[in-house]
Amino acid sequence: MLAKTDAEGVRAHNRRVVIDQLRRSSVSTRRAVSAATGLSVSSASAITAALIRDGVLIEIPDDERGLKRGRPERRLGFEPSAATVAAVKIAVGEMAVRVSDYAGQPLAYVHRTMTIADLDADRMVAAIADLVREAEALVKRAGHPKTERLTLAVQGKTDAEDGRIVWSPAMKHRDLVVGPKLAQALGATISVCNDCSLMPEGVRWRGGTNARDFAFLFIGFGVGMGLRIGGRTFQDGTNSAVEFGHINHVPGGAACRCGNSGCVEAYAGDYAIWRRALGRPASEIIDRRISDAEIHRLAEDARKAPGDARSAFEEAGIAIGYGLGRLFTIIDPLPIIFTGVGAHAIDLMEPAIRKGIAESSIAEQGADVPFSVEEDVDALVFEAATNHALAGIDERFARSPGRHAEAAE
Amino acid sequence: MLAKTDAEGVRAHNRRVVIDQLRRSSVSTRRAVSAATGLSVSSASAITAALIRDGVLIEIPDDERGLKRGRPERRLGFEPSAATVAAVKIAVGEMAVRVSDYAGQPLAYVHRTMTIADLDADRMVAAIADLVREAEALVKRAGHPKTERLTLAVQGKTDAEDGRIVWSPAMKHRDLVVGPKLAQALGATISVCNDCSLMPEGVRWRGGTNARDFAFLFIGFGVGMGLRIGGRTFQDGTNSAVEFGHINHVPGGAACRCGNSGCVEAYAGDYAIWRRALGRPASEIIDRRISDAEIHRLAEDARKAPGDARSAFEEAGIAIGYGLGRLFTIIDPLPIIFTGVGAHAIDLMEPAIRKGIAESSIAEQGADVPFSVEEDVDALVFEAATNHALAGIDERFARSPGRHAEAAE
DNA sequence: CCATTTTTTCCGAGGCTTGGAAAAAGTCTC
DNA sequence: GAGACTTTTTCCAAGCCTCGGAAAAAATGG
Repeated sequence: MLAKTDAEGVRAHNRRVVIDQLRRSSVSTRRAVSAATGLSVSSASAITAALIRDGVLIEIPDDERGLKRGRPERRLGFEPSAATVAAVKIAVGEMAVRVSDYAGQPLAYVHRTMTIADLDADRMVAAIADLVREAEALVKRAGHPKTERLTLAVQGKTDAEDGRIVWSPAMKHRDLVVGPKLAQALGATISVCNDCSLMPEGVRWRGGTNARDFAFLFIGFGVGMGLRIGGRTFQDGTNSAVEFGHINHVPGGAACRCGNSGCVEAYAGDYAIWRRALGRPASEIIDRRISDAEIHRLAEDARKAPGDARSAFEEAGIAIGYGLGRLFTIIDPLPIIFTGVGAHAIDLMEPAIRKGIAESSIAEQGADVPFSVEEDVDALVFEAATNHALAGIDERFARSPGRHAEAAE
Repeated sequence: MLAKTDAEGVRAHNRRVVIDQLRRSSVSTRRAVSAATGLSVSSASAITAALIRDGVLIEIPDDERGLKRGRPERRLGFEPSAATVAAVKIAVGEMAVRVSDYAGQPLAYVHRTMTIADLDADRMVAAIADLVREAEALVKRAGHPKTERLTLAVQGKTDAEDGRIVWSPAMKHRDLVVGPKLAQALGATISVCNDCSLMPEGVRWRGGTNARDFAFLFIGFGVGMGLRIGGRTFQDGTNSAVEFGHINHVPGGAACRCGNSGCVEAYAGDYAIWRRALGRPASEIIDRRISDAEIHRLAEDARKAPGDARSAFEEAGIAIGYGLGRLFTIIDPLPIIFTGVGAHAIDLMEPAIRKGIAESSIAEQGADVPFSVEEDVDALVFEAATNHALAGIDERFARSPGRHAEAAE
């Protein structure tokens, strides 16, 4: 059902447009905003004026005076203290938080190595709240407000609506409902998201990646995917992650850590590559964590000479290729950005991946999609979770009363 | 990039809202429109008045006078002669068109049995144009305008942007660009769509199917899918069809008509069921068209006693189940509506389908999604293509000048 | 010190929605 | 059959928001 709109809707929408534009080019002038958005200069001025009055934007004093003639432009930017957001990342054996101001600048970072596999919902909430409070304590002095939104990025399947971690390879317990309790403990709005699904948000306002459609493909502890289709992050906000690693590759195939068999991950996850390279049986379930160093070493071996190590990467590539080929049968082929430790061995896998796509898609479609690599997956996830939280704040400010209600005070 | 909006945008949007509401409950009053849309009675009245002036809506004389007190309501409906649309369906050995008025009522139907496999782009355009003109001739007397939009539903892969049939099992030639030439020949806007992708449009304004997410799964000559996700038809308007039938099931498996091997269709398409039931080798490529009667007969055999026929349907079910399981690993599980000749044998396949889903998805997720059957697939496709074309007209009317420009004349 | 240039603000006009009043067009009751 | 009552629809002034153009502001150049 379509919803009606009115003058208020127009204002909210155009505030959104202005805020969105400023996110893209973080410092801008009223005139530039007008040009970029299509709004008249008058409107751009009126809207930014209201946003400044609302404490959302500030005028940034121009440090280096330009040599230009004419009235000097007043540069606009986000008021850093307008809100505080937190990005929490939970992975096997570790938990970390990055607290950022409304301009997106990191204010504090706290990382903790800890056993999280045994935590139940209550202790998980306590641990996260503790971590966030520690980071907030570092921020307090700078006069920033309390954290208003927190985005939790976890491996595994999540349910955004309930704030639930359905299952995660990092935890023994299932169906951990952490959202509501964490919200109460911290007085913040909580989003529980799959880390890979979130990745496209990491480049949301980044100038470079302007492609409307692309996918992040994470290869590491597991194999995950984040999709951007039609300029929006796919299924963001629903309970669904694109569980690329668990698309079935071969019926009744190698043992996967998820309990099933034949998943892509059971061939392309770090443990699967390790298992194959060491000649272990495909039915063996690998419980231990494979370090990045071990994978790097296997990759070196594979580059030196043919053998089990090289075969391991090739078979991983085939599995990924078939997964992509199957995906490309459902959605149009799109560029792939590899990340995670496996991305560093992309040279070993690329031919097999392209071969796998060619064999499993219609008329070899998608076998020639561009590949690229995003090196720092940790930074990407923090960036993504932060952007996700900031987007929520932006939306609140876009809808907030503005000039009229202000005048009524 | 978000686009700004203004008063004109508000008007267009609210016109859209009103038109959309009327599509849902095809006869309504100004008051009912107001209640359903959230617009004030004044606005609903003003907007409908403008739409009546623009020739989009009409007041329908109330035949049976209600027994109610008060000023009698004036019922609103679409002006049938506001526009004419055509839905063309091309399948193996046949071509049919249904011309409808703006209220969605069919005005003419022309069906032709003909060889289309050999047609090149020019002859295809000529054949379609001829068919549509024949149907238009039947309509002319009734005083309806020329066909303004035409939606072409074909089996196979299409490219909506170029108006191209990339490939179709019904045709020998590839890359038939028919859109532009057909547009010129008929003076209409042409959309070239995959028939299955279009299916969810068939229930677009149907009250019953209010589920935001569901999938049509066609089993017949081929195996195809139409997805509705988040209340919108998936990838409608791009060149992508959800080629469910060509998701790889088993690497190096049975021969598929698409030239690849191991596709779902190579197990679940009518020719694959026939091939397996008759004990033919899986590598044999079946060129002939299997009639619905033959499939019905095989289904009867399968119901009577175990044997090749029963195994054929079971193996088809497994392939479909694995395809769905793989799909449900990428998107959330959703209800499935089966259609096509295979839907009549759903009783033979359902257990295998659910087993296949359970084996190929994480934690058996989606193995319990509701199944249902849509009997008349032809009617569904015509309805879908008609609705698709009507939606285009609706959009034009929503954007059209309205009262102000009208006054300027 | 004044002309020029560029950015920003101010102001009236126009369009759209809204709530309330008025009009319209029936049924019901006496 | 006339007036009361009820319900739908239309009319109107008010409020917002955007827009275009004029005016103001704040610098540089000569």
